[in-house]
Parts: sequence; C-alpha cells; structure tokens
Amino acid sequence: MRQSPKTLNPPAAKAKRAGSSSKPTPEITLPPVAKKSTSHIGKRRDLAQEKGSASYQERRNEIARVAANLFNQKGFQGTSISAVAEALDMDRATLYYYISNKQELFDEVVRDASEKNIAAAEAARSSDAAPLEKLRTLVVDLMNSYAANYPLLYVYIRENLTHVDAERSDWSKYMRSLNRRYEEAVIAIVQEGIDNGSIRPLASARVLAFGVIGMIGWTNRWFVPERSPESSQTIGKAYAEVIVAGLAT
Amino acid sequence: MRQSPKTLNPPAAKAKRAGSSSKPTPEITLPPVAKKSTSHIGKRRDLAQEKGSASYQERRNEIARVAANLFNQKGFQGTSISAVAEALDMDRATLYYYISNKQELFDEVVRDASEKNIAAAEAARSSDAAPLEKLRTLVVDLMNSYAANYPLLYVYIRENLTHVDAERSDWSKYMRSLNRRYEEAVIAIVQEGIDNGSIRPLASARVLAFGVIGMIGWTNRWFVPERSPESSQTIGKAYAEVIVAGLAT
DNA sequence: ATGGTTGTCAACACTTATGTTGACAACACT
DNA sequence: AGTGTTGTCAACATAAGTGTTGACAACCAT
Repeated sequence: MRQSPKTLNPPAAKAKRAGSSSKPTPEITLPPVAKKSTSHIGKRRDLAQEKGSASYQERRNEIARVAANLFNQKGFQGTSISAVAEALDMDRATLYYYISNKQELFDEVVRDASEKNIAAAEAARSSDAAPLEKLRTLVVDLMNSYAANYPLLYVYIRENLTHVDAERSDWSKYMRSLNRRYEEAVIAIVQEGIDNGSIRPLASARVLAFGVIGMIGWTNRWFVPERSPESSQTIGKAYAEVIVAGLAT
Repeated sequence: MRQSPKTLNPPAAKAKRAGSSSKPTPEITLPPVAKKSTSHIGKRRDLAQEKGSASYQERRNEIARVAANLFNQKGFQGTSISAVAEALDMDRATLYYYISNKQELFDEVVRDASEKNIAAAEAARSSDAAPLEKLRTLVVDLMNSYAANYPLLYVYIRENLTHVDAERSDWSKYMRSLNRRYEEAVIAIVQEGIDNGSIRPLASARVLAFGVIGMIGWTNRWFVPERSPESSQTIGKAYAEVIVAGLAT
C-alpha cells in the first residue's frame, strides 16, 4: 500500500472560491452527468454508486490510485482498461462494476488534481504580498502540492491538450478553462509586478509566466517524490529563488 | 504548402561530433536496421527506397512533414496511420509504399530532431565561454532551433518517455541516451558554474539544470512560431536573462 | 510498345480494446 | 432462511487499427 491522499468522489464538490484579486475568471460549472445506465452491470454500478457504501468507495479509490499511476507512466491512451484491471489483479468485468468507462475513470482521477492546481495558483494571486513574493509562494506551494498528491497533478499536466479535443467538448472545455485560469493567475501576478516596476519587462507577462510555470511543470519529467534525493520543498525554494532573483529589477 | 525544413533521410547520417569539453558521453550508434521485407508492397518499397529517386524522396518528406504535424497535435498514440493518409489525401496502401509502419515513420520524423537538440546543447557546453554565458547561448539557440524546426523538436520532446518502453528497446535506448546526453550537457554547465563559484548552489546542478531545461522545454505547450507575437529570439533572450540573473552569485 | 515507376482500389487477416451479458459463488446482515 | 451486496468467470459483439495482397491504371521513359 502506498500513500496518495487520493479521493475518488461523487459528482463534483465545486468550492465557491469567492475572493480573487483582479479579474475573477467566471466560475464554470461542470455538468453533473445524469447517470442512467441501461446495461446489466451499469445498473448494479449505479445502484452501488448512489448508496456508496464505505467499502465500495474504498475500492473505487483503490482503482483510481492504481489507474493514476498507470496513466502517469503510460499516458491515457497508452493505458488500457485491461491493464488497469490487471494491475489490480481484478477481472475486467469487475472493474466495470466500479467505473462505467475509461474516460470516467480518467476524469475522476484528474478532476480534483486540476482543481487543486488552480487553488494553489489563485490562492497565491489573491494574497496581498508583493508580486515577487506571490511568485515565491506559488512556486513552493505548487512543488509541494505535486509531491503531496503525486502522481495526480502530473497526470493532469501530461494529458492536457493531447487527446481530448474531439467530442466530450463539455468536459474538455471545462478542463481547458481550469488550465486557463491557472495560467491567468500566474500571468496576472507577473503583470502586476511589471506594472509596479518590481519585475523587469524582459518579455510579455505571458511569456515570463510560462517560464515560471515551465520550471515547475517540467518536474513531471524527472521528479519522483519517493526517489528524489531532494525534497519538493528544497526544489521549490531553489526555483523560487532563481525566479525571484531572475525577474527582480 | 507549409514550410518546415524537414528532411526525411536514409538510414542515419551520424555526425562524428568530435570535441566536447568534459565527459564526452560515449557515442552510441543506432543499428541500421537491415531491410528485408517479404511482403508485396514491402519489396516495392525497399526497391524504391534503395534507388531513392528525387520524387520518391520528396513524397517521403511530404509524408513526414504532415505526420510530424499530426504527432505534434495528437501525439504518437493518438495519430493513426489512417489519419496520416487522410491528411495527405492518400490511400492507406499508398502510404505503405513509402513507409513500412507507424514506428518507422515516427522514428524518422523524430531522429534528426533529437540529434539537433543535442547538437545545440553540446555545442554550448564545449564552447569556452563562462558557464553562465554558455547557458545564455544554449537557451537562445535552443529556442531558435525549436522555432526553426517546428514542430519536430516538440514532437520529440512530447513523446519522450510515454510510449516506447516495451520492445524496440534498441531504438528506445538510443533515444533515451540522446536525451541523457542533452541533460548531462546542461547539468555539466551548471556544475561547472557552481564549482567556479559563478552559480549559486541553490540546489544540485541536476535540479537547477532541469529548471533551465524546463523553461525552454515547456514552450512546446504554448509556442507556435507562426502565431506567436514574440519571436523565438525574444523569448530565448528573455529566458536566458532570467536564468543568468537568477543563478548568478 | 514495352517496361519500369508511381499511384489507387477493394479486400483480407489479424490483433487489440471496449463495453456488455448472464450466470454463479461467497458473503453478510436480519 | 432469505435477501442484497460484492466479486468472478467465460463469452460475445463491436469497433478501430495495422499490415498486407493482387490487380489495375496512369505515366514517363527508352
């Protein structure tokens, strides 16, 4: 058993997240997909899901955790339902007793991850520290969050643009919007810094913000909490320091 | 017709790339897969490939270019051979007259891209400038290279770890080694800077190097040369400046 | 005109993945 | 004892993707 504070939860606990400093990006609500399976296991699943018993939820979480790891390793497209079942040493059919399909599984795995991502960014933005200090906080918090929720946020990061596009436009739009909010938060901070003269206008706020995001986001390629000689805290602080010193006037 | 200086070339023009400053990572040679197709089109393909006429090569390049774009958008796994054929408005069977399978197509698209990547990094490392100046050069060159070879390097970046693993271990090992060489080049530069006191030891050279790589590598997510308001030159310089100022003692 | 190159077509075999089904057994609780 | 939950099994239908085949037409050359 590993750690991973993953919680695979019902529909979507949308936090009212009120106060944000500058432009509060419009709240987007994810349509709470009405469940009405007609199939055999589909009904059993819905039933069990409605009255979600403790053990049932626990099993779902277990599934999500394992799936998250596979997604992290092989990507969404590279991970088959069968592979998930196998990793769980569970029959494929049994899997369908818990989740209705691959997408749903992925969605649930990734949703809170992405929301956590934003939470961190918007929290930083709406603090009343100086822009550079906001960035420092953001970077450190984010790195810690990556480690604490490993590998959830990384799964989210990796599967961002790649595969969704086609249908599922509601969900994919939602995810995209989450992403934009995240980026906008960082851009806003940088812009604020440029405006008040504390950040050098080396390029547009957008470009600089992406640089910051890139440093942290890129960790998905090499940072594995359990195996890392340096803690997320150390890494976060180091990056924050580079960014602050690098951007400061 | 787009631009893209892509050249889909025979086996593998391995440059002898001699002088590199510190540890010259051992030269790895990609086994030049012996072609001996038994199939119908396979033979026609081999034949045409051997005596590669101008038009044949041109068509191959065209295919590679289109495939590169698709890979860039949808990823390797998300791109079907049929999709490539369709994008070319060409029959699937015709495609097999030019390439033997999806992997080969991908390999050829990505190979020189990855070699270019390293070339830039190792060139920077083996120069005799100060470490921070090496980094500056590296970053600027790399950004320019990304733009000039768009989207080749991005395809390479994205498909790094995701899907290969399984068999094809020769090729995948080769790609991995290319990647390691690239990273090692950057790490070496940072280490050099730490050693001679020009770079602050905020974290290990490895962590700092990944931060640098991350800033540039992350551009694959948002930078599209044709649509970017700022040039790769501008972006590269800005990032270089942030890095230099951020790391300097 | 003959022959090699180049392109197209329809079709096939094979594989993998997905979602589903119905039946069955082990429980647990009441 | 009876009912509902939980898990397993073998099997099926459907779909998509891959690599191949053989035949055929157009072309451009010598």
